[in-house]
Amino acid sequence: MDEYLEQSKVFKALGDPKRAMIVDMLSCGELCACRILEKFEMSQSTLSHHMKLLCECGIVKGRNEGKWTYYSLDGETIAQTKQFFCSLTSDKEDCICKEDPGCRRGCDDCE
Amino acid sequence: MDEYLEQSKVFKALGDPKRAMIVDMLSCGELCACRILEKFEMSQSTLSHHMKLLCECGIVKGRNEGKWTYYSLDGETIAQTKQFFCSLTSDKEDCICKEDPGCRRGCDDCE
DNA sequence: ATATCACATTGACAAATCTCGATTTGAGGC
DNA sequence: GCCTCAAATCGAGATTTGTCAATGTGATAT
Repeated sequence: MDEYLEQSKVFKALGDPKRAMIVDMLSCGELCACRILEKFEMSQSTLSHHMKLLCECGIVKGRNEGKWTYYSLDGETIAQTKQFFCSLTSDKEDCICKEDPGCRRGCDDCE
Repeated sequence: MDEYLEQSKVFKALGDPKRAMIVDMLSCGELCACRILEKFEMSQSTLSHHMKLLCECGIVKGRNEGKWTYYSLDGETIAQTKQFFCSLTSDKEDCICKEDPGCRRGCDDCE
């Protein structure tokens, strides 16, 4: 069940509204940290922390150029996450609960 | 910027791997709490807490029948969340940063 | 009516998270 | 070299989260 841990990191990252906004900003193209910072009322260190989380889960990539760091979205992780979300929320043959047929019993059979 | 707060609650809920697994289980159909509990090594009160979070963000609905509670996914919230995710991660005309054309300036113009 | 079962709520605690100011690192420019 | 700027890292604080045992609640069974 390690895949859940890995994949849910992206959701955890997007679970903070400010980080969701940052991803929204980056969807139009690459931005350097200083530009993102201008848009938010937060300290530079706080933004750096958020960017680190976004990078660690894979949805954002950082690129250094001189003293600046440019951030952009990672299309592959995004596609993968969308796929994971769809898999989580749609019926499927290899659903967790189908490993055990008993899972689908009604509650009246509880013991 | 309140929409981000509201929508990111679903991501926050899915940000816990156990809750992601619960959603996965529910994707095959309605289940009562006792069935879900069987699948996890957690106390009943902990599961109840997770179910509450999942319901509060809207992705799961609860239905009482006698002494049992049946949980199922909410298709509308799921569709909406998928839409939100796509909107966050794809270029668009009404992106946050396009409200301010300066946002797209290069970093060399920083002051 | 009382005992039991399914689930929710409460209170408590440890661990994780968000935030900041201060410091460090690394790249340019003088 | 030394200074400045962009960004990362390092404490440290307050808040939130995940978890459990204990208790409460409401329905069913005896």
